[in-house]
This record gives sequence, structure tokens and C-alpha cells, in this order.
Amino acid sequence: MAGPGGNAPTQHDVARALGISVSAVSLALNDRSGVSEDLRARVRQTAADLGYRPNTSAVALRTRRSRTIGLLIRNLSNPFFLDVIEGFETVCAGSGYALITASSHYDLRRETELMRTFIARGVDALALAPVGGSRAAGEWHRTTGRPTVLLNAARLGRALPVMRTHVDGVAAVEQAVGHLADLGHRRLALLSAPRRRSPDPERADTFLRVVAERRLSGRILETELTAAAAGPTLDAELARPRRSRATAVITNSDHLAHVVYAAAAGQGLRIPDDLSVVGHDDLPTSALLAPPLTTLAVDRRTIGVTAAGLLLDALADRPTATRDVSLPATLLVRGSTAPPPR
Amino acid sequence: MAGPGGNAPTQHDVARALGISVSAVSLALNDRSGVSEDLRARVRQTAADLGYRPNTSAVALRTRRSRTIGLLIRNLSNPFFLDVIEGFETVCAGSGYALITASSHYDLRRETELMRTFIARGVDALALAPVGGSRAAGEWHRTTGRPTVLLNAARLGRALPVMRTHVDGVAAVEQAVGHLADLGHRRLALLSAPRRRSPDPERADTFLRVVAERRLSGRILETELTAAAAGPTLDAELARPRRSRATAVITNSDHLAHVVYAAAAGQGLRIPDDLSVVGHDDLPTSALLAPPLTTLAVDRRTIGVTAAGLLLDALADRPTATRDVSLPATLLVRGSTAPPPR
DNA sequence: TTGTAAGCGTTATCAG
DNA sequence: CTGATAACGCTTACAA
Repeated sequence: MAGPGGNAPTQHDVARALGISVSAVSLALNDRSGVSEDLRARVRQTAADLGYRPNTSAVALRTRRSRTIGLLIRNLSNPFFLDVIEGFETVCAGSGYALITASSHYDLRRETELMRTFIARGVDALALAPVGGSRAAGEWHRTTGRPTVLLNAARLGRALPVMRTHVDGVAAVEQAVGHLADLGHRRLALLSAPRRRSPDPERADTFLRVVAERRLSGRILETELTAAAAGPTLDAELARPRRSRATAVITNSDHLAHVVYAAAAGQGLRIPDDLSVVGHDDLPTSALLAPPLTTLAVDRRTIGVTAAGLLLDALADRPTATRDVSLPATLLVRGSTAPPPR
Repeated sequence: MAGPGGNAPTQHDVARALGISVSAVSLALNDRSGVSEDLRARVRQTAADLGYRPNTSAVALRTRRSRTIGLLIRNLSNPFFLDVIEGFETVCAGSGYALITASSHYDLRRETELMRTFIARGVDALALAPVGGSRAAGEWHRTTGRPTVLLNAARLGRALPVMRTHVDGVAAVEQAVGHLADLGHRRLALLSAPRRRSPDPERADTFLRVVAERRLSGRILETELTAAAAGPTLDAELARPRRSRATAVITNSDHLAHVVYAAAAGQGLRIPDDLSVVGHDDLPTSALLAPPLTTLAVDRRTIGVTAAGLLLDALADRPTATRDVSLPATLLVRGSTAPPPR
């Protein structure tokens, strides 16, 4: 064991302890041919005895592989990502990969900048929950050629072989609108990021399409997806005259649905009597809210697990069945939706 | 710019472009003396033009500093840690440090194992939200001598100069018990991790002390702090005869308070009529629950920001005013507490 | 003020 | 099957 400031044992130490060369140690430890089984075993043993651990920086410098994966999240405040990260990290750790996590705070420039630090750090693969159109993923892929997986984002140009794990947003929005329409709602609103900042414009498109098909009126409330920004936007909508304001709001996350709850309370509107709300994600707290939140449940942890799996497969050159995993969202009808006020 | 698989520009490339030596480039870029201001400027310029970024592995190998900080969390499922991480990461990123995040899943062996991978990765400092008595922190400190900060944990032996950012658990428990006692409760329960796995036995101690001082009856419900494990423990308590079961439950996190809500509902008990609940953390959702959760609010983000600040100060050899930061928890009385049933 | 050279710990090439 | 030896990209004496 190394004392304070003492140096960790190196291959050199292992080699000297056995009276052999460093290269023999390297070969033995990396399961490469060129060393007898007997020697390999002895090397392993003394390496373990000495508490030898390969120096990651040296390995990375030499092999250009850092056994590190970068995870770039657009909003580390949304609990949705917590389980995603947890699943992702567990899978990575299981294969000896470390995770470098960063948050772009919904800022495109920050996203690009952080992606570049990932490149400088020699990260082997990138998992990106992008802010907008995944520009950073494009640059990453062009300059590194390394595996990429997009989390809950629109598909990148077909040209780029970027993988993807996402929730089926079309089906989700269809379910949400269908449910509200069936309840009798005629004026719906979708809370959404400004188009160019939206990771998934497909949802807004679907909303407008379905609303048109059903001859409903639907408005998209564009806002930065932070509680601070969404609050005023919602206040403005809810303060409109009774006969023209939306009777139901669909959000793309339970996280934001909470803001709707707060805004409604602020305006003296009761949920679901005066306003119906449909969330998305089914956070653990959503069933405990007053009223319990009607939402589209998704398996958050599986998103992370799947994304990590795709990346690890690519890193190991394992053939993957699919490069684009779509996960379902299932509607859970609870107490936040009801027929509209008359 | 480098093409796919193309190599990123190195100091060598910068030097060649200017017709100077590599060491001049290194000196110039690192703001060290030994190079004229004029040359320094030109080096900076061409480095920027070429898009040069230092190779982190090479720097780390040479300097034994990776500009990486390891964050080891005991439970990545608790949203409490999300804001802590967010604050921590923001501060680190601002100083050019990357964050390696891992979760020990409340497993002591896993915690130690992950800490060792941090050592192998040459992490410069460790932030640890430990499982139990911070054994991993001790080993880390002994073998690396590098800065350590404990998040929400009991103090380590005074001998070890380990820093700490924590919520004042004594005051928190005192407030919780005091509030319930004032409401008239006589039989309290504290939901807590098994003593040896508890990061903060001080809370249980305080609970027992205050309960004794006030001549109340108090029981500690020991359970692994996962929803799956806590559920049955709570069920057992709540299923006890009416006259002996606790009329109020204190938890050390809102995350677990949610489990209490679910358990109470499962037993047909109403909150707060049949059972009072006090949480801890004031998660964003806690005010929206049914009923709104009485809890001890803490500034989660500040915990992360402060911890990162302590570490960065230590890494930069800046003198720090204090090495042990205690943050207050303030009681927010909401709807989950009321006088006990008669 | 600048360049040369050694070396961080590892892997990989090439002789023996 | 094994052992020197040369990189990887960078920092840092030391020499010019």
C-alpha cells in the first residue's frame, strides 16, 4: 500500500518483484498471447498482492481510449434524468467505464463547449440529451468518429450514423390529446420549448396535426423549459378570458406539470375542475400530488440502460440489433384530468 | 479541424506552424515565464487557430493532476442529490474541472470499489456522500493524501483533515420533534438507516435524546433507505394496534416521506388525521403533495456549491475560512402534520 | 529568451 | 516465449 503521497505500484514494480520485464507484465495482465500461462498466473497474483492498478492516464495516452463516457444533459434539474443517469451509470460501471457528467443548462453554446472538453478529455463515447437540433452531436461525430447516442431527441440527419434512445413522442402526444378530446375538451395547449431549442419538434408537430384532425383548437405555449420561465408564460395563458383560454394543458414532463399546478393555484384555478393537466414521465411523486397527476409513464431507467448498452456494444464492436430504440409511453389516467368546465 | 479519425492538433503542430520548439509552446500556453510576451501572444493565436486543446491524458500523466473530481453518491435515486450535483458540477466546470459521478447504491463494498477506481483514474479530489462511517474516505485520504469533502455525513475522526458540508441534523431533528410535541404527539417514530450503515447517526441520537427530555415515547424504525425496503417496515409499524403505534413519523428525506404517504394510504390511514409526517429536504414536489408535506427545507444546491468550493480552494492551496460547513434546515409547517388522533 | 532531452506509465514492435 | 526499445503528448530541468 502506498503511504500519503506515496506512489501507487506500477507495472515496473510488478516486473521487478518477479524479476521479469515490464512488457511481460503488460502482456500477461492484458490477456494477450506471448506469455506462458504459468507466468501469467504469477503476474496476476503479484499484481493483486501489490495492489497494482493500471494508471488510466497512461493507458489512455497510449491507446487513445480512456474508458470514459461523456454524458451531457440539457437540464440536470429535472428528476427525469436522475433515473436515466442511474441506469446509465450502473451499466457503464459494470463494464469498467467511468462517467463524466455535465449539464448544458439549456444553453447551446455551453453544450458545444462542454462537448469540446469531452473531446479534449478523450472520452470514448458521447451520450447527449441535446438542447436543440443536436448540433453538438454532429460536431462530435465529425471530429471524433466515435459512438454517439441521443437521449430523447429528434433523429439526426439520416447521413449521420448516430444512435438514439427515445420515447415515442408521436404516440405519447396522440394519447394525451385523444384522452382530453374524449373528455370533451376543445381548447388545448401544449407547453413546449421554442422550436429551435426543442430537442423534439416532432411532438409539437404531432400536437398540431392531431388537433387539426379532431377539429379542436390547439395552441403551443412556447417557453424556456425552466420553472422560472414557464411560470409567467402559463400565467399569461391562464389569465385569458374564460371562454378563450385553454381548458387543458399538456406538458412534456411532469417536472413542468408541477409548474402548471403552481400557476393554476396562483390564478385561483382548480385542477381538474377548471383546468386539466397531462404530464409526461410519471415521476415517483406524481401519483402523490393533489390531485394525482394524469401522465404518460415511461421507464426512465431503461432509457439510460439501453443507451449505455448501445454505446458499449459499439465500443466493443458488437453488432447491435438496432441503433434506434423507441420506448413506449403509457397513459396513466389519474385525477388531474376531467371534463372541461361548462 | 480534424477529419474523422484524424488526430487532434498537438503542441507539436503549433510549434511547427511557428517554427519554434514544443517547450516554448508549453511555456507560453501555461503562462510561465521564459518566453517573450510577443511570442506568447503569437503562440496563443495559432493555438486558437488550429483549435489546439491540450490532451488531458498526457497532462495528467505528466503532472499527476487530472483536473477531474470524483463524486460518489450513496443513492442516485433520491432527487435530493440532483440539485447537489447540479451545483457541484456548475462550480467545477467553471474552473475547468470535470466530474466523474458514480453511485454506491447504499453498498459499502461498492463504495470502496468505486473509490479505488477513482484513485486509478487519478482523480484530484473526492466528494463523498457516504453509506456509513465513511471508511472509503479514510482509505482515500490515506492512500492519496488528496482533498476530500463529505456530504451530509458525520464527522470523521478528528485526526483526519477531511472537509465537510452538511445539514445541521441536530437542529433539524430538534425542530421536527419539537413541532410534533407541541401539536400533542406522544408516540413518535424516526425512519432511519441501520446504525452502521447510517451516514449520520447523530440524528438518531438526537431523536432519542429529545424524546427522552420531553418524556415522549420514540422508536427508531431501522430500514434500508430504499422505497422497496422502507415500505414493509412502515407497514409493520402502521399495522400495530391503534393505541401503541406511532402517531407521527419523521424521515430524513422527503424521498422517504413519499413512501410513508404510500404506506399510510395502503393501510387506510389518512394524513394528517391519523398520522403526521415530517420530511426533510423540501423537494420541489413536496408542497404539491396531498397533503402538502411539512418538511425541513435545506438549500440543496448550496450544499453542492459549497462542497465544490471547499475542494477547489484546497486544490488551489487557497486558505479556507472553514473546513466544516454546516447549513441550516428550516421547518416548513404544511398540511402533513396535525394534532394526533384521540 | 529559446531549444534539447528526459521521463510520466503504458502498449506495441521487433529482436533474441 | 521473453526482453529491450520506441512511441503517446505533455511538462520541466538544464543547456545553449
